[in-house]
Amino acid sequence: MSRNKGQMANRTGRRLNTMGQRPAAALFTHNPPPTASRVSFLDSTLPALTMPDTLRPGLTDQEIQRRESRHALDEAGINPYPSEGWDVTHRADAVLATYDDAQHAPAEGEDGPFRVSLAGRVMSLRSKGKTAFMHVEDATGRIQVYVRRDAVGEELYDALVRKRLDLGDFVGVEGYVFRTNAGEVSVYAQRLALLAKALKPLPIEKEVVDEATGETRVYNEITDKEFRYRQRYADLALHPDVRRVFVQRARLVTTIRRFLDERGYVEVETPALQPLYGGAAARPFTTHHNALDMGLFLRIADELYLKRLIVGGFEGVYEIAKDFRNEGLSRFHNPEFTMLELYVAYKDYVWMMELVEEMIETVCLALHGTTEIPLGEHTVSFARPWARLPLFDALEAKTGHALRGKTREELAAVAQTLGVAVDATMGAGKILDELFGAFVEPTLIQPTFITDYPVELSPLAKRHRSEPGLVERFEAIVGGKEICNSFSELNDPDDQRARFEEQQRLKAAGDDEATGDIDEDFLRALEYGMPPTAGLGIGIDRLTMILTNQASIRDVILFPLLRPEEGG
RNA sequence: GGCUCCGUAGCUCAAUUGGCAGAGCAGCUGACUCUUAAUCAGCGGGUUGUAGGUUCGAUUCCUACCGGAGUCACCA
Repeated sequence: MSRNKGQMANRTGRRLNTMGQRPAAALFTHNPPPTASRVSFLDSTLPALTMPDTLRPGLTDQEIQRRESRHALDEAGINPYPSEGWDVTHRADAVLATYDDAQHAPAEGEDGPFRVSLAGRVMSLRSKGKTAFMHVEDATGRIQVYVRRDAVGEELYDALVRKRLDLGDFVGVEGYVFRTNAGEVSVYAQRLALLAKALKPLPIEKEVVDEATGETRVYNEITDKEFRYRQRYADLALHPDVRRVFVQRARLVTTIRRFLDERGYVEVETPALQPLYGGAAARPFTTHHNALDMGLFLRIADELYLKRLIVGGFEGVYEIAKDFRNEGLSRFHNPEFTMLELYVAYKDYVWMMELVEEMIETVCLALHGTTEIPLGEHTVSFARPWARLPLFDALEAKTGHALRGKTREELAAVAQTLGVAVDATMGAGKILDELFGAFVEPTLIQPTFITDYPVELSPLAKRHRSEPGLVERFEAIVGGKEICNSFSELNDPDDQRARFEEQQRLKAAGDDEATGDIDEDFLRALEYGMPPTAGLGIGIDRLTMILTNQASIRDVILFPLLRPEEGG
C-alpha cells in the first residue's frame, strides 16, 4: 500500500507559510497578464498563468469561485497541486472493516491506537465553525473524517477547511480512528493536506432519507447518459458501481487468460493493420501507410493469422485484441470491440464446447462466487453442462416446421407463412439464419449451444462429419444473445479455396456481407498442412455485459464511440 | 440510414391557451468545536441545444440543423 515511505517526515507542516498581513482584497489581485509574445518558457520569473483565469470567458460562477479559491490558497502558501505523493497506509474499506470499539476506541482525552493515513476525494463537507465533517472517498469506498481547528492547525484550518475546500478536491488525511457520538466510524484528522484542487464542480449525489416516510431522495444524481459517456472520468468519479463494472471486466479477462495459460496455450499478437481483411463478414475501416504508400485495413478478425500459427507448429494459441468493424452502432455494437480467439490443434468443436462451458463457469465463479447470476429479469445459471441443440431441432421446436433438407424455395415458403420477409438475394442459409433470429435466439435465456450450421454461412468451418450441407459449428446463446462462435476449422486447402471463391461470387452478385478478397497467403499456409483444429471466438464486451448484467455495450466500454461534441 | 422520444441554472426538474423563466440540491456572505438532508440569517446564478420562421409577444407553435436515448435496418 505504501509507496512513499520516507516522505512523511518532511511533509508535516511544510505546506504552511505565514499568511502575512495581506488584506483580504489583495488575495485576488494578480499581475497584469503578459502578452503572448512576451511569454517564454525560459523565463521562470513569469507567473504560470498568462491571464487572470477567473476572467476567462465561459466560466460559471462556481468555476470562477474555485479559481479564486485556488489563488487564495497559493497566496496562503498552500500549493493546490503539490508534487509530493501522500503516504497511504489504509484504504477506507479496510479501516471500516478493521475498526473495533473494544480495541481501538480512544481513551478520554487521548489519541486512539488505530492510526491511519489515507487519501481520496472530498465527497461531502459539513463545516460548522471550528470543526468540519467530510466524507473522503478512495477506490474502496467512503469514510468520514472529523476535522478540528485545534487538531490540524489553526492556519491550515482557516486558510483551507473553513473557506477554500470544495467537494471534489483530493485530500490526504492522517489521524486515528474513532466512533463519533452519532455512531459513525471516522478518522480524527491530525494532519490534513490538499493534494489536488477541483476547479469544476462534480455533481456529487446527495442521498436524503425522509424521516417521516422513510423514502430516500437523491439530489444531483447524473442521469444524462450522454454526460456519462462523454465525461466518463466524471461518471467514474461519481459512481462506484460503474468503476466496479470495469474492475469486473478486468477480472474477467484476467481469469480467461489464466485459464488458457494454465492449459499451455500461448498468447500471441497478430497484425491489426492488414493488407487484406478476412475471418469474418463485415465492412472494414481503411487506412494508409505513408512510407510504404500502401492501403491497409483494420482487422475485422484475428482468425486467418492465428491459423497460420497452427500451421507453424503452435498447438494452442490465443489472442485477446481489438477488432474493428465499420458498421452501425447500437446497444450491442461498438465499432471497436474486444475479441478473444482461440485455436487448439488436434481438437474438434465438441471438445471446444466443453472448454467453453468450463471457462465461462470459471469466469462466473471468479466474478460472483456463484454460477447463478441475475440477467435482466431472469436468473441465469452457468453451471455445467449447458443444453446442446442442433440448429434444425431448435428451429423445428420453435416454428413447428421440420426444415432439414428443404430447398431454398421450400424454406422461403415456410418463412413467408411465418411472417418473415424473404427477398431474392437471400440464400437457404440466410433464410434459416433469419428464422433462427426471429424464433429461436430470443427465447434462449439459459446458456445453450446451438450446433451444426449451414455451410454457406460458415466459409471457414469444416464440413459436418455426417450431415451434408452443414458444418461443425456451434454458437453459445445466453439471454437471447450470442456470446461465442466456434467450429472445427476447415483445413482442406482446396475446399477453403472453393469456399472463398463462392464468397467472391456472392460479393460480385451484390452481397456486401460476403468476405473480402481471397487471401492467397492463407491458402498457401493451409497447403503446407494444418492439423485438425478447433477454433473459438468470444466477444469480450458482450460476455462482460452478460456477466455484469449491463444492458448496453456502452456500459462495459470505458470510452464508447460518440459523435463529436461540437457539431460538425 | 428510417421511426419515436429527449435537450431549460453546476445537477435533477417545473413553467397554465403563446404572456415578467422558477424550485430543490450545489454555490456565495455571516454565525456555529461530534455533524451526517447539519442548523440559522442573508445573496447571487439562464444565449431555454443551434439557426431561421409565425406572432404584439415563443421555453411553449412550425422548419432545418446539432447531439443523445430507444427501436428497426445493418452487424455471418
